[in-house]
Amino acid sequence: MSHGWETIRADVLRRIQTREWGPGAMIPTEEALAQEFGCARATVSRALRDLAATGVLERRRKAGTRVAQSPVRRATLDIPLIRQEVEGRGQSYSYRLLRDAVEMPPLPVSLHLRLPPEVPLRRLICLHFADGQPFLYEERWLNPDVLGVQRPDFSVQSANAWLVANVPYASGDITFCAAAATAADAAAFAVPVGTPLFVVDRTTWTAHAAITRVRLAYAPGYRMHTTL
Amino acid sequence: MSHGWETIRADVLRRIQTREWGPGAMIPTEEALAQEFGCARATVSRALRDLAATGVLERRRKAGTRVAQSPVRRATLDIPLIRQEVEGRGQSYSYRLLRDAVEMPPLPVSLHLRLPPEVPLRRLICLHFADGQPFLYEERWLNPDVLGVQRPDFSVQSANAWLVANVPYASGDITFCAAAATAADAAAFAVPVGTPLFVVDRTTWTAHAAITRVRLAYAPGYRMHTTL
DNA sequence: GATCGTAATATGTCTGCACATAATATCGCC
DNA sequence: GGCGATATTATGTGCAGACATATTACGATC
Repeated sequence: MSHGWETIRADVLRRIQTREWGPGAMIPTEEALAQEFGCARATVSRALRDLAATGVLERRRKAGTRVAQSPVRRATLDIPLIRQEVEGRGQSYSYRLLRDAVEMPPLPVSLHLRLPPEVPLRRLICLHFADGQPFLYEERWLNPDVLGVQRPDFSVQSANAWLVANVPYASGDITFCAAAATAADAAAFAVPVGTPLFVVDRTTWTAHAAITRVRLAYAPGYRMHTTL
Repeated sequence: MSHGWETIRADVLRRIQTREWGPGAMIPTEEALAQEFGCARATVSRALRDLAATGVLERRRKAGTRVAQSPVRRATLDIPLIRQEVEGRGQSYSYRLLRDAVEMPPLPVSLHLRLPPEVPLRRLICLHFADGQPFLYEERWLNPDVLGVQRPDFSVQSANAWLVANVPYASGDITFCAAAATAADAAAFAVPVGTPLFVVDRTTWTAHAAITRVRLAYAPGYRMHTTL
């Protein structure tokens, strides 16, 4: 009743959690709530918009606002640069380029990047260290077109760092999975082949062209963390 | 110049991506931008707030707005109910309760739930199936206090589904990792011990009390996916 | 020169109003 | 009854103005 859209958001959320407004139920209009809370419609709108963004409410013009049927937990996870992730743990970061060549990518890579199979790509393999210990093994396929006239030296700066700083991205996708260490992974981390590794596959595009596809294999025991 | 806060957001983002405003650089005030775009300050504010929410901008009162130094990719991932995840793939969902008992939790579980070590918890173990195949092996520690007077039958409804529908949550955390299949995991999925599994550990609290801690081991080959 | 209080300032929020837009509900017509 | 044009309605967006709040910058004082 007092002040602030966050107050209203909290109160609406409370009514949802106490089942005063059950899943799928319609809630009053912004106008009605504004009157009840004694504030402007815009303030209520702000609160409801925020709850809709977190998946608690579903809103449609004219139809009104209803409590989401299925309370999907929506977590946001930050994906920092490797360097920052390492240094954020108070460890020293270093990096080594293991391979840099132009090769024909395997078919699945071409397909996923939506490129014709006959287009050769730049292939980079590198290893990131935390306090001198192998932390992340990176295998990257890079569309040479995005490099333009520049010739970045990837033995000094990681491809990811260069890309983030130089290539605007438009969209991308990420998958996370558990995979058995390949021979290359095993060599990088000095563990047996088959050791469970946390693996991230990331692909990014500009508006029209593929940029890169990268497989990141984290050292055994790596945990990705976030809060709800 | 024309219409909509999304237009302004797009244009600001363009200037950031083209390095017209480089990382760490201050950008003009809302007032100045409003004048430039020929709109109200509120409209600019909306656009900039949105970019700040996605991590592209950093804003502080009086200090102004600056381009984020380190472009942290921020991905939002939806964590649906298991049933929905399975049915969303067009597979049939089923579920079996393997164990339901009140036991003393191991110390790490008590600590992480911020409960005294001498408090016994309800321990549930169950298996979720997709098209009859084991999909997810779940080991859960549940604070009996949250059940209140109700006596839900977890042999019919999964604990997660019941909790989502009946217990308002306040906060929680999640970790993702790759783990070697334990003996129990291996038995559930009929794979060798040591097989890499994608494992999620989730803990949730109400405002004051711990609710539950659960370890979810996904069937081999599971991939979690999201878009940027 | 260092410190503390004060003024200046950019963002954060709220209000009240207006119009746009999408989706639904209704009514007239066949 | 079925169908399509039209009215209705809740949300989405925008504007202009005001005040709140957190910081920073500055200036006075010791």
